[in-house]
Amino acid sequence: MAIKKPRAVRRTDALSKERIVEAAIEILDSDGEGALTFRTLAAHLATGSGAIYWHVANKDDLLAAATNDVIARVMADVPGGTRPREAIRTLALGLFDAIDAHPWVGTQLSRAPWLAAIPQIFEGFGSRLEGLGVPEGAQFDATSTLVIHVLGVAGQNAANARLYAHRTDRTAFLGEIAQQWAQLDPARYPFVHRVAAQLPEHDDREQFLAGIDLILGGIEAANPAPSPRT
Amino acid sequence: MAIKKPRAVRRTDALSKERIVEAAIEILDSDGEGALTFRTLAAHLATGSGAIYWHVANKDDLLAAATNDVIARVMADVPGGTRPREAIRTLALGLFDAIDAHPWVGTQLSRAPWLAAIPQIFEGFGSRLEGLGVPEGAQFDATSTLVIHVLGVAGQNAANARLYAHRTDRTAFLGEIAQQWAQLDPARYPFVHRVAAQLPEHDDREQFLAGIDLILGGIEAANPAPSPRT
DNA sequence: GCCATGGTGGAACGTTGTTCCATTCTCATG
DNA sequence: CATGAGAATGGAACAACGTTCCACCATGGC
Repeated sequence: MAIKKPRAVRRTDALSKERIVEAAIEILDSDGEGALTFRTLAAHLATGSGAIYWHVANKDDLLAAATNDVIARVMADVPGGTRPREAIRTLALGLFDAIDAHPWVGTQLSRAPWLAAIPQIFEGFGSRLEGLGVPEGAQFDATSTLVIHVLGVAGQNAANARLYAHRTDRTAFLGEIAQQWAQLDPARYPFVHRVAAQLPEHDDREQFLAGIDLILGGIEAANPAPSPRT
Repeated sequence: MAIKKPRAVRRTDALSKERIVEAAIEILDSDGEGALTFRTLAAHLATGSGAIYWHVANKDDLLAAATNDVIARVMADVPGGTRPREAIRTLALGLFDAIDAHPWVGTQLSRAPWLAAIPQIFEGFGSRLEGLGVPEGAQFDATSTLVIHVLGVAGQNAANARLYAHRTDRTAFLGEIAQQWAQLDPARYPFVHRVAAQLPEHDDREQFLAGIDLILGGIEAANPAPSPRT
């Protein structure tokens, strides 16, 4: 004879994919990617895991939705009217800052390549390349190189964030790495030795932008702009 | 009263970190990253998981060792004597091919930034930059851009491999993506529409190399080589 | 008033990384 | 040769996770 289980009162505020994604983003932002489980999420929403699965196919689906959310906000916020080269740099920095603020987005972007967020990023860079005078045949490679740079930095940033999640001091952390690099055989790793000293004090954001500028320089060098008077 | 458990005969061939890593690489290569668990590994080595933990700290440690193994082989195999620009392209292609052959290496590289493999890659690119006439102050940024490109493509490739692990036809798979892209609003995604057609037939390896060339072009444009006669 | 259907919550399952521990082997030392 | 300490082994057990399952509830159309 089954005992009637006392049921918790039904929630008044309806569950929805939006609310679930929102809660997931909160958890990811405040407690890190490791903290998001269907149990913590259910607790946060005061429900059970089964209810969540009614709105969301699985964890990948949830993470994809959360990532798209963040990226879509960035793409909407980036001002578009400026000159093409500036627009590309602004877009790149906007993406960097968003990923820096939400490291888990970096993990997602470098894990799920055909996310709905990707064409948005592609469009953002690619459409502005025309203004730089890049011929159509060269646009695909140029755009993909820019996108790869963003995704590459995103992945590395997220991995870093995972590593010094508990530490307070970023410089000290990089100092430890630099020390490891400095202990490698100087005969075989002369360059690494020279660079190790710059490691603790270098600025990820500036280095990211320097990369974007190098790529833009390469694009312009490969596709010399048509002179304005021809 | 504890029953004496009949013990399996002790292995004759000694376990060691090298043998464990070797077995892990075999599993990763033949059955994919998802197939490597401590249980499959133990079965493959005809032992228990506890024995493996005697030689290996945890799964991250194991994966790091396996990744370093593969990368060290690549770095050793790349011929070094050629002219700097060619040497950089050769090194980049060597890395690409290795990651293409072992997609799990891509996953690792984009997840664990301060892996022992990274300084090797840094050294490989950085040391050859000198020959291109890049001044010392610009070498860090230039090298990091090249490394990021490799790691970025590595991550995306690994993610792709994860996706069409079961499928046979790569072109058909990319065709599906292209179709999704083609269904986006043409007014908002004009560039993506144009590029979607090139997606199914494009060659990842060539596009990767095109990116390397763009970056190299940018490096050279930013640091004009000293004329041989001055 | 009823009942089909959309939605909920929590127990239960299978798999994973990791820990624990009783056991066995090796080998330096008496 | 005997012995004891430490290295090494193998498998049971644990906790946590993603996911599935199912008994239950609310509500709106008949």
